[in-house]
Amino acid sequence: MRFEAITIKDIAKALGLSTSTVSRALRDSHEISPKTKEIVIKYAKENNYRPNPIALSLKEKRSSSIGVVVGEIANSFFSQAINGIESIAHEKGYNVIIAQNKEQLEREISALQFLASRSVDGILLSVSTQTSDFDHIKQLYERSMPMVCFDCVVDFEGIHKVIVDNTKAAFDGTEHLIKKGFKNIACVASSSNLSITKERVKGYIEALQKYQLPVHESNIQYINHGGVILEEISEAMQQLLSQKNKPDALIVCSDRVTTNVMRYCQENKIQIPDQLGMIGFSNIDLTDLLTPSLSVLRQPAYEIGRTAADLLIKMIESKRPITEFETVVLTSNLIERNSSVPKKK
Amino acid sequence: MRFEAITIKDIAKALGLSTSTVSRALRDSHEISPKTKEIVIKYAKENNYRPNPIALSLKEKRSSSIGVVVGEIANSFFSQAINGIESIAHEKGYNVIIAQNKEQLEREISALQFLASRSVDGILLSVSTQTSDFDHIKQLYERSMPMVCFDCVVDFEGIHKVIVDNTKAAFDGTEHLIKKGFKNIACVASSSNLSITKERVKGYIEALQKYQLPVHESNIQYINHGGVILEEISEAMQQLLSQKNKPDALIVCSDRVTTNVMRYCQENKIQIPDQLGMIGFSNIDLTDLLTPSLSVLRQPAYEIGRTAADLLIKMIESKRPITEFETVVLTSNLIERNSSVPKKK
DNA sequence: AATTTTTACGCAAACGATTTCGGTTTAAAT
DNA sequence: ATTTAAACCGAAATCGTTTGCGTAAAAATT
Repeated sequence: MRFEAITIKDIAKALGLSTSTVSRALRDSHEISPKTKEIVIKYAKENNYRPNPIALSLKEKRSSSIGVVVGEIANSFFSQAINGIESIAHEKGYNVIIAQNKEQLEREISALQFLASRSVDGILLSVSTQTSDFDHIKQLYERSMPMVCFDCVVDFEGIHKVIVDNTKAAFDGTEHLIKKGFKNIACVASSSNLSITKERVKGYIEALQKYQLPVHESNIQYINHGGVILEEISEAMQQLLSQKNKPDALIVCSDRVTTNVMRYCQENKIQIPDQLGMIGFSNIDLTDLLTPSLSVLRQPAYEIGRTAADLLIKMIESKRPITEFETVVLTSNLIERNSSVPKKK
Repeated sequence: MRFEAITIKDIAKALGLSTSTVSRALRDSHEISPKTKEIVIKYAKENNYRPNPIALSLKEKRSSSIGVVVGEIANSFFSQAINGIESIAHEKGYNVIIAQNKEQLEREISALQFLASRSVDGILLSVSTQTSDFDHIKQLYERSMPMVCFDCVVDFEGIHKVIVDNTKAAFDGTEHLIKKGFKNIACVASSSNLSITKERVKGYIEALQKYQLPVHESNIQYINHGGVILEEISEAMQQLLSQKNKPDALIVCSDRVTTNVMRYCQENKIQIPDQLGMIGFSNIDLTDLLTPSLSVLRQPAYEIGRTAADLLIKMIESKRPITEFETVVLTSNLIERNSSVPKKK
């Protein structure tokens, strides 16, 4: 690849033809004689000729690559989503360039700039938990960079979005706990400025209301700094459990928070599900093995990735400008296990 | 980005200058007067000019991107490694293009071809579990594509490699079990053709020998088809446990196999660690929460990624051809938890 | 005042491929 | 015998940028 890098010029020179003839022969143009074609193709094959994609990109003004911006690659949900993205991209001949925002606004801005300046043909984006101002995204988008948001989406219109029905998922999870006999259900959620947080908390509240259970503000805790630090979780949990009217169950509305809540419970010897019922959003592939096995709301991450990539590539390859914007809503999966089912009753 | 895409030509036309002057002004060349520079830079900034990286790539014959080929992105070890790769790449101004081999030789070949034909500046590769013939890699490499192997490496010389000391890791794990009082330790390993498998089994055997324990071939099981199918695991486990001289402990030498062995034990009500002590290679971030918490040999995936990326970029940017090839060996971490410590003794 | 040097800029080629526009044969049709 | 139409191929422009070389004007030196 590096040194050899045979070009059309080399072929032309070697065969005593012009570059245009060689190019046409390789593209099987009708205005090249079969004989010439044969010679050219044979020579090209023997010398392992491959067209330089960069030269093509320059000419065609497209790079056949798409950028993906996620919080962290090393996060089950995102790596599963990237898996889906890659599968579609691979199918359609695109490559995937990844960038992380590390859940920070500045990193998100620089990641987007980086991708845009690398001339990707489009961008798939899940905004960071710190992002509440969408100017940088709007700017890029208005300069007609094809974009599709997934999971953590922006709150303005006119852009394709792929999400899960967070409200329904949280509703289902809460309803599930109610049906299993829990009466006083608390909720631990992610950053309060995230749309997915708002939606999930909404679903939680709606379920309580449907079953005429009281909604206590003090039963809702927001984890605003990502939940990576165990302390943040401890504080929230202590807040919840120190109430006179202790909750008997918990719905955790964030992937990363869920496992740390589990850690907190284990450290503090809180019996699940007897002392505290539990269901949480999680995409980790090991929750079935926990004791008790964890009931989860699992997002179809792979499918989300595939859908988003598909929409994006359609957008990129569309002849006329897109005027209608889809919001694809996938449903998450309630996997009932032991953490939400009291043993003695 | 798409429509606007202001170029040097546009600036030149607008300002009544030549493209060369504009280019030089923007690169702060000494042969452009301060006045002209100022005008050009001001105009460029106002109109948000960004050099077209594709045009640059064509000219400079480099794309400032590196390719990564791994088995599956949605695998803790690999996503952590990619995280490390991305961190270095980002630092040095490269972007990361990912491709998966899905643990299949053909997919590996096509992934490499794809990346090479996309003219990445270099490739980071962890070969698939199915790969035992390295011709496709050699070919690419001999055409002087800079490459660094990590984790699952090729078995020929003359290429940078970043690995963990698998033999020592397995030795340590086995020794740990021995020291905890286990006498008859079995080993479940990945594909027998993988170098990491061979090394790990070697470490296992060496540890047994050091403590003068007998080595039974029947105590070593190879999982040759990836271990994704639970059946494959069941069969191996049954094979081990149906022996008259049942093993009392197990070292699992593959990330993906470990969790499935745990599943098997849970399903078959095998008490860990009392009936069967256990330690396994794993990079999943939840093994501490299992019951019993799982003792693991954890690979420094993030560091592996960083080291490999660093070596690759040094290789890419090196003026003279590389003649000395490093094999960086990192050490894996033995994390002692409950699965390898018998309760009653 | 004449010469040299410096400064500041433009022209054009190059990177690798495609494609438009012609041009020259040769064959077919009139 | 003349016109027409295929068939085949080449020159040159194009994409956006950099850079070697040339040159005019200005400045510095004699």
